[in-house]
Amino acid sequence: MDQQPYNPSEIEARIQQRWNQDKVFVAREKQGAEKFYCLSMLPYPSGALHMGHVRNYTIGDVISRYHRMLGKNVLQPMGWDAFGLPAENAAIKNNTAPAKWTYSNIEHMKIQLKRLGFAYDWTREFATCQPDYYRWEQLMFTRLMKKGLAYRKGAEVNWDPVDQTVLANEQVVDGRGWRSGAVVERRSIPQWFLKITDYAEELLNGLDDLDGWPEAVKTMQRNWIGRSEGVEFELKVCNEHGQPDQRDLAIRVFTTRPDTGFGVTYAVLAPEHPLVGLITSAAQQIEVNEFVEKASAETEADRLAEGGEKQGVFTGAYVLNPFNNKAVPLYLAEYVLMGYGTGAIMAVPGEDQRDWDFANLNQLPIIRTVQPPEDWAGEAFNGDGPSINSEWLSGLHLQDARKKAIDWLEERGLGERTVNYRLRDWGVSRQRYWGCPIPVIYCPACGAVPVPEEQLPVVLPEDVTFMGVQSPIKADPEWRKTQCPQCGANAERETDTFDTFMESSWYYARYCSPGSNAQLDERAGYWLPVDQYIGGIEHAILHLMYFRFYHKLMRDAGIVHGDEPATRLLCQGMVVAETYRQKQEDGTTAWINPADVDVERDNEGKVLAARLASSGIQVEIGSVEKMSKSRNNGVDPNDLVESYGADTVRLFSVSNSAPEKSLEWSDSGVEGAFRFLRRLWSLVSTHVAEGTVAALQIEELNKDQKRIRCLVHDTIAKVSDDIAHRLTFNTAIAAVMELSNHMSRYKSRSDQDRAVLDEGWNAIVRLMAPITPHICEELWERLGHTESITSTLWPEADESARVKSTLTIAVQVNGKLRANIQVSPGSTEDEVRKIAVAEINVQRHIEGKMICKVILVPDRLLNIVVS
RNA sequence: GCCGGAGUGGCGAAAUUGGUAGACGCGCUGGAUUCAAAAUCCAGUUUUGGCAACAAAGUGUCGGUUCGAGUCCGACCUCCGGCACCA
Repeated sequence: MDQQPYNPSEIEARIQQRWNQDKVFVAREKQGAEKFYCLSMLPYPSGALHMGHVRNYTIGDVISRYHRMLGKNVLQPMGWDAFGLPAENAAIKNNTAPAKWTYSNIEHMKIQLKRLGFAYDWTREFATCQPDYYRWEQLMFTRLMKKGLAYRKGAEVNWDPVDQTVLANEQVVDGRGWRSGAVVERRSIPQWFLKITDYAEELLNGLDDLDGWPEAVKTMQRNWIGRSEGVEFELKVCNEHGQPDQRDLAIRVFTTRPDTGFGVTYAVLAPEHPLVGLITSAAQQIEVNEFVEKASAETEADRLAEGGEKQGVFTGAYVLNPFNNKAVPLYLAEYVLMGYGTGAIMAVPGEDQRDWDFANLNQLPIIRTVQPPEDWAGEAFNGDGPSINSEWLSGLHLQDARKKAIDWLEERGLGERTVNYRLRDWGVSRQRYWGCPIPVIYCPACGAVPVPEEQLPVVLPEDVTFMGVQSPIKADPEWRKTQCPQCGANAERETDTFDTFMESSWYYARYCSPGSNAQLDERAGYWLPVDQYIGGIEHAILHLMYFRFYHKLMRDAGIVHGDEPATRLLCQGMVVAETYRQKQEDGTTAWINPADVDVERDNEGKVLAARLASSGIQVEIGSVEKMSKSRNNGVDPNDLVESYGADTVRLFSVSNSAPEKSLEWSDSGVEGAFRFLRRLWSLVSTHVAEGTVAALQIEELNKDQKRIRCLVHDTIAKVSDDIAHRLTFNTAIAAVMELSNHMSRYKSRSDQDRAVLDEGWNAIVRLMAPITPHICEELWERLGHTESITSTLWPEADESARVKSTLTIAVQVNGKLRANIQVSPGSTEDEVRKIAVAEINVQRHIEGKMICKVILVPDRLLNIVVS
């Protein structure tokens, strides 16, 4: 049979051009049609597409194209998260302007995206570094200033004393600046904050209704917000005999466990606490200063980690425990953070493990105030039990004791009930150039004044040269010069820029109002909320929290409706790959790209060794890690599209594991995907070449024909469920492969055989169309359809074809499989039992024993329990 | 350290609500085809014992609940993601 071979590059170029010409994926607001807004997280234009992008965008495209085939009005946009640190680093390294570098990366990556055939509406594309985009976020910010939701306060940064610049956490390696190598200092400078804490309660409660979000993400967000109910009260500073401090000093503490108040044996201040200087005794001064200095050099994560060792120092001061009026020593410790609660705690080592560890390290007394269970082998006990050693609280259980303790403090005016959150306000100032300028003017007379709306946007100059590492707008004395909008006096612009999370917090809405001369217009009302959002699990907390917060800010500004930006969320796993390394003569490790390595196996398929393809020299096999430059284990999607075509790359990206799990790269896996497409191509072509197909006569089908037709419709049902509800494209593809294997083995070719097979191939081509759209478009046409597969409807399973006359069910004796038997669907326990005990192998295991129980799982399994 | 997740054949994995563990793919072995190779097609492939029928074991470790546990509960081990200035 003379057939054209599968030639993806020819097919894909031709089909993509046709989609493009026909403007197939340009979305319009159509009243009446059910809308579906499918959004993948926008990429940072780092230079080239990597496999993580390909995986993310393939998943989004499969979902988009599937919903399109359900007849919905689908929007799938794409854009660029264009501000950020790497552009500045590239600028410093290569002496190019960040804007130029960014735009050229965008141009390159856009070509790569287009070659993968994603169904994007490119007419809505934008880059977040365009003044047309960021002007709206400046406007929003000035309005938040007026509402009191944006405010300025001192906050710490990493200061590189050599480069005279602020470093991102990522740029601090082992406490040193990554470029200068200088020991990094912590410095407090004034910065802008958004009051996300005002929305803490709503952000928390809103999670309960986000049924379409993964539980893991919701749990992480709940814990991040960290709501706790408790009481805030004062500990009066005193000397060791309990005599009050003459200055009447007191520290405020927050606790969720006031019921343990009689167990307080010391108290702790955060090293940055403002009262440290006032409270420290002369004798402890030197030690305390040293400790504060050391603590301030460390980041928070370091302080909390540090091998679990609870570092601290005595201040020389004491505080009065209001519960029993006893003086307890006051310490500084790294495990107490200024940013959480009041920056000070009462310590109850008997009921808190961190306090327990600290007490032991510093030889402080421990008093249990909750009776642990008898077999208690732990150290601190934070569970429920009767209070002990607690005067008027003794005998009460946790809830009652807590309430009584709070009432007691409130009645005496010593403290009050408080709800505390771990969540902190969002610091949006960055001391960097390549970001959205913060629209504020500082006037010597009027203070911080928002830039008036008619003067927006404050445009970031793009044609700049980097002198060293300094931000060009900070280095330029002219750029900042301006007049105060209120009094007209000479004033200066803010030279800090926004955190880039600011841009990625509202881009989803802007896609819905392209070209609008307002931030958003009524078209956003049509498309929002996002019906399916897709992105990496690494964004579970920060981005996705800011994204929800910003939506609520826009809602309160009256420009969007609804409380949440996205109803369904899918977090895909990472793309990982084998690593290979080689020790160099100078002792360093060279990482070898998997593409340059041949793997040697024994005749059972076990890996024996890996060798360089070029020289045959053996290399060490490393662990499987996230694809990265540093491990040189990345693969270039471009090369793959070149050799196999976009459909193969797309197929592999979703076929080898469930989307939320990590995807391990394998060359032979890609080969396998390609092989399947080639087989599909040849099977469908052969079927078409066999000539015209007779009409299907469902009533006339023989047993074998019915069996195939049943498989076809089972597969349609399975694939529909997998794509629509479970988002498990891997199992959907496996089901299609299974069906195609069965169909290819079906050899007889009567009129009705061919009619059944024709129905099958028509189903398979549509089921695969969201995943491998180019080959399916081509095969669809060859199957005789004139309409594009992009406007064809998804196949529906014919339930009558799925009815089976007999089922295979398992027979167990004492939970162990002993036979498989054929029964008719819906058989009763007696009917199944009769067939089961007739089986020789079943008889062997029940012979001479008493049947004490029989359990039937209808149409699945029968378990006979004997003794 | 805290929060979240994962651990299943030689490998990537599947098992949807507690009901036949290993679908599908890769690799490997044998065969067909070929002058030969590639490609393709067919068969086999968890481990152990057995010619086989079949039996026993088996889902990171230890223990528990249940007629029945990869799935639920308790303790632990290892790996991965996040921890507020990478995005």
